[in-house]
Amino acid sequence: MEKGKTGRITVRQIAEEAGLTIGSVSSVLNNKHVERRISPATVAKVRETAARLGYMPNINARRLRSGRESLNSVTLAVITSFEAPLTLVNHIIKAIRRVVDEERKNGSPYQFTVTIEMFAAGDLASIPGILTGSHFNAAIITNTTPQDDQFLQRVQLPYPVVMVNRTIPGYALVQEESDIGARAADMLIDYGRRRLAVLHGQPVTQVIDQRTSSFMRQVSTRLGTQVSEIVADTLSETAGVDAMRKYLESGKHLDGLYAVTDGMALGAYHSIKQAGLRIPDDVAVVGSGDYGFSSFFDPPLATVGADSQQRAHAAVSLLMDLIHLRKIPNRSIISHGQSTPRMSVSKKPQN
Amino acid sequence: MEKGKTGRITVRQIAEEAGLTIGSVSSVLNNKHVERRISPATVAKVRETAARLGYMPNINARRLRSGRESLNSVTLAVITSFEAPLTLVNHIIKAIRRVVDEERKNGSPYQFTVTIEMFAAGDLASIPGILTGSHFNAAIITNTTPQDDQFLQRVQLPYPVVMVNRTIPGYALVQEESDIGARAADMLIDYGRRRLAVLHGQPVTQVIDQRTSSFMRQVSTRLGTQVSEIVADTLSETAGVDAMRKYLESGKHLDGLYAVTDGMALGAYHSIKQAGLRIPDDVAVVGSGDYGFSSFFDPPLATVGADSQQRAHAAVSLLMDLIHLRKIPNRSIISHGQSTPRMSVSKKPQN
DNA sequence: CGAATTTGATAAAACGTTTTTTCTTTAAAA
DNA sequence: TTTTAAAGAAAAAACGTTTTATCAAATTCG
Repeated sequence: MEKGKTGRITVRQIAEEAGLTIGSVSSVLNNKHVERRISPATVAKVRETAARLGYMPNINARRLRSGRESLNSVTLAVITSFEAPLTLVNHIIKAIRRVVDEERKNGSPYQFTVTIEMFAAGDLASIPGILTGSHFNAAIITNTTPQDDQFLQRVQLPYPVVMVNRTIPGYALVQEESDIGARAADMLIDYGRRRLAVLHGQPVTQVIDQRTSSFMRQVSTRLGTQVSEIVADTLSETAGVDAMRKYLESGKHLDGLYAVTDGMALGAYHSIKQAGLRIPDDVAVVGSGDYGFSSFFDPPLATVGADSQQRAHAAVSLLMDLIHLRKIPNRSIISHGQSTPRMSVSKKPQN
Repeated sequence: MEKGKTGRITVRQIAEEAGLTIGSVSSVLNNKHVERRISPATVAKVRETAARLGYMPNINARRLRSGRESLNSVTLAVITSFEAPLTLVNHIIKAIRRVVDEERKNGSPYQFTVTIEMFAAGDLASIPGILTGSHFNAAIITNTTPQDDQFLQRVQLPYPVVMVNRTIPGYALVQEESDIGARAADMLIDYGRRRLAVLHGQPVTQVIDQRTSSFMRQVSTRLGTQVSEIVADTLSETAGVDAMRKYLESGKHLDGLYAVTDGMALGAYHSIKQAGLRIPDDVAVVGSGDYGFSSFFDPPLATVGADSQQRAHAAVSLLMDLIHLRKIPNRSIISHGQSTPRMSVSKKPQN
């Protein structure tokens, strides 16, 4: 008995082994033997053979032939790097769920399944099926490095794709405004802060870079001073703690901090308090609205820009439009958001 | 132009419309036009036609034709519910990365890819390929509801599976100790707390249930008193805030709180402070160690049990053992952890 | 007993792709 | 000018099923 190239037993092999035809075997295996008038002896023989050989159906072939599920089943992939925090992905997933529920309520015949594909930063190309779409029908891509962006630009992915937070020619995108960093600077400066620092880290994605440099430019423009750049190993809370502690221990002063992610802001909080400094009296802190719960920090964190939740929802909606080939008003969405001055920022007390 | 019975555009229709053959169209659509020597004019025409007609490939046909993924590529699935927080999943992914790096360093010929499959709580059975393994080769399953557990027990999945935090006969598992809740109770009681409450929420997974009831039993045993049960809508930070606020506003008192997840603890912090109460002086709080950054809370959160990071690592290692058919000493790992009494718990001040 | 019907199985078509082989045309080399 | 090679596209096979049409033998019926 010979195995196919897949290594799996097929109906054909069962048929040969049992001395029958493929059709009969299939009928039995699908419990259609009554209406197809298969004799009890044959039924038994097929079942025995299938069990003995360890038959497991090829679901792809099955669905292809029946045309049933392949029609209305759409697999959505969220593609992100291992290194990045999962906060944005988390929001995207929640948004998918909301949008899909809505679709279903509106009578969409599609059934959606979600998978998250992860890659090592810079190695996006290694994701199985990324070039062909053999594993999913549509994708939301985020947290890429410049190297990945180059790859994406070189090829054109043959399925609907929405980029989040990165501009790549030829792809639909959802992006935050380019002046988020500047608005953080404005907030801090307007509250009388003068010695400013920015806290960021690896990997430097497009959006991290943009926030940082926009902040620095604005400070330079309005105050004419240099910003202290505090660079952490990663974008995690722990990295934020370490980088901030090192900075403060080195004796450098600051009265205003912009943390490019809320996770880093939380880390910075810890080190600032640990050093005996008060937030916001001694150091005002501004984050970027990517945690849903930054308003529960102590004190609640001021943020700039649209929250990720909103951006995630926009991305998923856009992807759905692409999948359904609806009239698409704009393949590029820039999500506008309010600045949210919470307790972590205040007028600098006079002393 | 005629549509097939599926209603979807096929390569054949694109070919007819563009006056080409199926093969050429396919080559272009798969970005193989260079090696297959398709002229730029043809490439352009195919792309234009495909875009205009709204082509979306049939994944099943693709996978059928291309055959199973190459033999040395192993796809690991992390299976979790939409409703659950992604903290544990986050840790599992990081652990996979660490373990896979190690495997590669030790000369493993396998190439691993990771996908996360998500399902609506109670609807685990709807995940594509869960019964056949047609989408992945091995899985770590977590955050299931009792209904899902029933399904898992009824069928036996035909690929290596590790359950995290739930016992299901026939499957390998990694679990926390069953007395985590009791240890939280001990910690609070030992610090002189007497009016205790537990904060939990939907969905009630095995582990949430176990923590809650173990806590309540221990309090009942040692103090002979009833525990107040504070039930939130979900397990999120926001739900924790709301449930806690409602509880405090109703005028009920407490001096010790066990929050079954760190996210809920963070939410509870907010409402407790908001109500003018101090942590730990007025209310001591204990969490469960599933956030990596709970030590950065203000005050740092005391936790009981092993941290999820450790448990995630154990799960991934066990899965690798199953995949490689290594000698497996124990298919059931119970991860032991320390109680970590941080600043959020203290002796109750006498007044 | 011959015709009609039932029974049980075979043969073949189709699902939508990808890939290999074959063929024609055009350009380059001798 | 003839031969050879390259380029580009067409044709066809295959992936593993399900389902429909077809066929032969066995049974029933008038």
